[in-house]
Amino acid sequence: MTNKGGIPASPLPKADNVQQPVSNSRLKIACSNCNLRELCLPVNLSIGEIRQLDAISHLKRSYARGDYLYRSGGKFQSLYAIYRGSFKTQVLHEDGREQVTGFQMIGEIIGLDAICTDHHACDAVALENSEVCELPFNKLEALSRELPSLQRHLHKIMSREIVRDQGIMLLLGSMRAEERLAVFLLNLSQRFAVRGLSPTQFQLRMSRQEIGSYLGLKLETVSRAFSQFQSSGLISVNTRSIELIDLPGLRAFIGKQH
Amino acid sequence: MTNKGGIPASPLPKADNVQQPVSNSRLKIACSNCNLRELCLPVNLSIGEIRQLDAISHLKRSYARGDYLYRSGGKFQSLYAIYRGSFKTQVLHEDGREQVTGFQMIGEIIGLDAICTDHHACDAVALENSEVCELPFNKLEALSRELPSLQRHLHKIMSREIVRDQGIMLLLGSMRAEERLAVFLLNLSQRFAVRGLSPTQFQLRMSRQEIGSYLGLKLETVSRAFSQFQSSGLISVNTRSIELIDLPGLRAFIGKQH
DNA sequence: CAGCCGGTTTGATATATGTCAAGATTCATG
DNA sequence: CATGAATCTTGACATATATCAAACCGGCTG
Repeated sequence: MTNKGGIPASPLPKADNVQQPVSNSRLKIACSNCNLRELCLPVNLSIGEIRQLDAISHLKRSYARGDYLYRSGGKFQSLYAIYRGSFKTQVLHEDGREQVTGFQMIGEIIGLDAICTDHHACDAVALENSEVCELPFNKLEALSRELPSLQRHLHKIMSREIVRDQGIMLLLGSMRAEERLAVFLLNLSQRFAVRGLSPTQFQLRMSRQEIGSYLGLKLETVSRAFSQFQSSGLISVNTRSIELIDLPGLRAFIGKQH
Repeated sequence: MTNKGGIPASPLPKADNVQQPVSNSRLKIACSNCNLRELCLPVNLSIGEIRQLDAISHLKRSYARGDYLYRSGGKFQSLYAIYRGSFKTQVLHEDGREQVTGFQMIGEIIGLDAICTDHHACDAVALENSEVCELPFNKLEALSRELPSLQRHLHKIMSREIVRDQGIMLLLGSMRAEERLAVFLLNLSQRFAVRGLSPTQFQLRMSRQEIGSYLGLKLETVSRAFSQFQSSGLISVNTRSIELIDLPGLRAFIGKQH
């Protein structure tokens, strides 16, 4: 599957990208320390190297629903690995417009936008009670000078974010409302699947308004698209409870003329 | 000026970000070798370090208008610094849809999208006769392990791309057609200005169709927006010759309700 | 120089999505 | 459990942009 849905690149690597010098299970244990799943799991790191990585990661911090992990303009110190819960990132325009630029879930890295200016370029807000693992960027850079595979992995994370954003540009620039929602749902589904959660039944953590902002639509349009999918038998929706009934149908829906 | 126009971050650094251990002019001379302006100019590199950087960069290659620098799916080897001319990058969807994701000009780095999968995620096509300087990524990574300021700079380039893409998401998700074109023109203007070219008079290198693809609009809509700006006295346009007559007016236009 | 061809402009009309508004449902809180 | 405040759904209507079509323009080629 190559970039099927416009928001293609799951932020987690495919299984076949994973090459491990030590057994998977031991890696998992080593990582479970601070759940640097995304950061360390797919990398060619020895256990000792993973310990080094864990050593630089600060303690977890908790955020309640609605709390800011960071704010636009704030000084950049660290990246954050989401350990539990989920966040949204949003950019604000001085005229009041705001745009949700992404929804991040467990195992994903947040804060890459701040590296270029040393100040955050967007807000990150918890969508539910969440915990993150702080990764001081200076230490991460220093360690990645020592560990080439960590260096490469950091580059891949940043590159993947670029590819993800380009997929959203394609979505926003050339898809119709219902296609956008289908892409969004399929992307969530895939990300849940990678985490061992159900790819067909899940709870949305974000409002219609937030989905709309992300997809470049008004909340009413999002609501109508949900209803439309439901009456087509593609999904079942009850407010924020979603069941994807016909995954192939949803996939086929994307790109069809109407 | 903080992210004024939605496509905010010029890919070139602001003057006040530039910190040099050696004189500007000497740096320029060192860099002019392969014109790694974007890559080395703003970095705390000594002349010797810049020589190291130049040493890993391959010879320039030329591309005629319409030539592909790389194609989606192609194996990733190198980043490319644009030495002369300009390129567009575009992502393709299997249903035939395509979306221009960016226009790159002299001094900008292209190819970051390919790091995450080792294969290019988009096409890069020359908009005019152009030359690039090839930067083998393995060597770049190796050198950046030796030179922390090069490492940081590489991270900043990638982060800047992420911020740029988020600005385009804001544009595509929440701006009207004429606002999008205004942002586009102001972004070009700023990038020309940084390069010492006129910020008010320039030639477009791309068609209405390509601008439309980039801005999520049809070519007719782009054409109408140009005409509208012209009759408002904001710009003067003659096919691809552009004069920005009222820069403040163009800036003020963004975000206004109609 | 003529004629073609891709690109551009402009007009008339269609349509997808936005806007406004009213109810319905869910959620938080006392 | 009751109440009010968000959030969500649905309808009627407005509008920005797409679509279709024709004319125009400029550059190239024979």
